[in-house]
Amino acid sequence: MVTRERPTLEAVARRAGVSRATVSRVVNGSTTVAASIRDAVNQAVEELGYVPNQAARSLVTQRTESIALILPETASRVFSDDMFFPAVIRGVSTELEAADKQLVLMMAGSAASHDRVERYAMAGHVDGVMFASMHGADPLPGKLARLGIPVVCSGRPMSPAGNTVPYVDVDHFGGVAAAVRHLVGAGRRRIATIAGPQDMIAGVDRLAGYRAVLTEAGLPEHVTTGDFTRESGEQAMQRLLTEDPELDAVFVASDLMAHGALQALRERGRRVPLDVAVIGFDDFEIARYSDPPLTTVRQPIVDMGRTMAKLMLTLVDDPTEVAAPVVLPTELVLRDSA
Amino acid sequence: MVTRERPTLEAVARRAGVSRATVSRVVNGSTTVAASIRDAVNQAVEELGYVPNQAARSLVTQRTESIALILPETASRVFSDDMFFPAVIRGVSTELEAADKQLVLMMAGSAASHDRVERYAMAGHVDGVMFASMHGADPLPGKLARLGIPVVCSGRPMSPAGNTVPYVDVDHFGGVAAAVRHLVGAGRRRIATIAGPQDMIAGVDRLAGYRAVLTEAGLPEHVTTGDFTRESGEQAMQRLLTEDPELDAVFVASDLMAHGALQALRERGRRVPLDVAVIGFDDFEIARYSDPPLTTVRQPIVDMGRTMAKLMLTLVDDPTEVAAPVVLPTELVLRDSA
DNA sequence: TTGAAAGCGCTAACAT
DNA sequence: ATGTTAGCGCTTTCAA
Repeated sequence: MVTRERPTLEAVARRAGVSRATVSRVVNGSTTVAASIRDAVNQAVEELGYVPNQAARSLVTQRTESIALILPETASRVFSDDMFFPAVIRGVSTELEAADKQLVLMMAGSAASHDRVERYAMAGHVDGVMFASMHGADPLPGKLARLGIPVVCSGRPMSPAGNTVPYVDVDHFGGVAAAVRHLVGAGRRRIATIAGPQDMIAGVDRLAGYRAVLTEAGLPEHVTTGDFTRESGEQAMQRLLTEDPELDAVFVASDLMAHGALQALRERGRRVPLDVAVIGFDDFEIARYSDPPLTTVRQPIVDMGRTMAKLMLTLVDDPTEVAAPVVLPTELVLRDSA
Repeated sequence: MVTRERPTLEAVARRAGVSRATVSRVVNGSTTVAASIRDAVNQAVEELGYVPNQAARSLVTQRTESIALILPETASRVFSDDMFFPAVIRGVSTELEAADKQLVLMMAGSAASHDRVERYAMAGHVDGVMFASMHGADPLPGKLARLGIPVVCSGRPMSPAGNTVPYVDVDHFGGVAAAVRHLVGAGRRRIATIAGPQDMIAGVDRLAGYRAVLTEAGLPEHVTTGDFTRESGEQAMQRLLTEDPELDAVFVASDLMAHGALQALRERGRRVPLDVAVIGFDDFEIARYSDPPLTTVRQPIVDMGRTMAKLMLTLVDDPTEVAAPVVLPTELVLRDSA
């Protein structure tokens, strides 16, 4: 298995009896080339199996035709049973595929990998950077943006300087409010919540929705927190039941946590929804397959990914473009659990 | 937000009062640089926020420090509820991360994207290419290998020329054989199977394991096929029950299909394992959470990914290396369903 | 319409 | 130990 030399523009030019410039024009689809010459060049390209060297091309065009999606999470987390990441990636990759851009997926769950990602982006490896699942007030988006690299976030950034970076998010607050109002409307009076991590905007906004409605209804709050995993949901539910054995409803900030909560309720002998009503958030497949099927808040994550990618593509085309934030609607989906 | 010019080696050199070569040496950690000069250079790098241009670097080194993982599947499939892909990716990315290589994840579910991936690899965008979840006799691995690009496959290639490309796989046959023997040993006599797609080596090998044991035991075969999705498992189980209402066991070639099968069995009023024993394959989390928990064959997919990545790293370091195939062991995990 | 030539930013001989 | 220099393969003026 010898590393056969890959043919260069030069080789194609010689074979076709033209200059490098002409070959370059043909390869890049310039219209100002005579048909006969174009055919000759194409034939030489074919015969030699020529493929342009991307490094050389990027060096002069300053374009790589690829775009990064950065997930500040470990690979184990991204590829766990949390269907959030798959959905975002699916949306993003659909849109980039259509634009013939290469998606470069980067996990940055550790400080070291966070650095690597930063250098990677700054080294000009990609034409733009998208972020999803951000924690805390990550300075990286702002930093890259200030360097002139197009940046889009999915999820409203928590950083104070967040307003400098365009973002796409879903209406967490509205969705949760609808869910909790549903519980109130059904006569539930001891409504607890398992909130998401408070270093993420999704966790914060969903908790805010819960609080707003309970305040409005004059009902007491009962808050505990998980980290969006099934296990954390199960444990959180156990805590809630211990603290208030009489609770009659719980809004859980993710379907996966809700699944864990259902498990805990079952173990404690509570019937759902008879004794305790449960509402989740996400509308992932697990919501339909759980027992009982889960009433939940549908959020259009795939769409969010697509929208984010589209935004990115316009920014890459014209970096002076000023992109406004986009917020996508959410919707309560009624099933058996509440 | 202006595209601020990024500083070059030249700029750093001027600022530090040295030559470009010296800066290059410092940046690349050469030891033959005087400490005082090294410090001066590092300071200039710091002040200017210099980051090497990867395109320029690759152009001369012929290295990109990134490695592709190609999944000949649509993004929807890769990011569905099939935990195979996440597991592979997790293993691969763990290993590449440790080696400070960038993983470039590419989905190639359509003919068009398959082409794009081919061009991408041939354009020298990556130092090596790994394949997983291959269908049929894909010529791409062989083609890239012949061009001198390091290639490793996860899953024994089905192509006749497959022996030219190193691969890592798990012992499908052995695992399935253990599973079906368990059924036979438990007194089951009408043992059906829901096989995987027959254009994939995992589908073929697992079916072979089933057939071998039934032949050995002198029992009749009853085969139907799915595509590894839950839905296909559910439908396949319905077919089996219609064709043989008396069947008392079924080996299902994936946990996800087994989950669908359990659903179908429930709908048809069969008790598991009392009426029908079920064994799956994968040992994904769903096997523990299904009702009843699923006896299944554990395959070390994360390890397979890691092993594949390690192999790739040695090949990238020394392309003349001849890598032998690796086959990892599988293991029957007993739970309630059989 | 085509070709000649000047780089893009970097590394790696080779000189000193 | 440091500098000089010659490209890596490509695109893109500028001339012809």
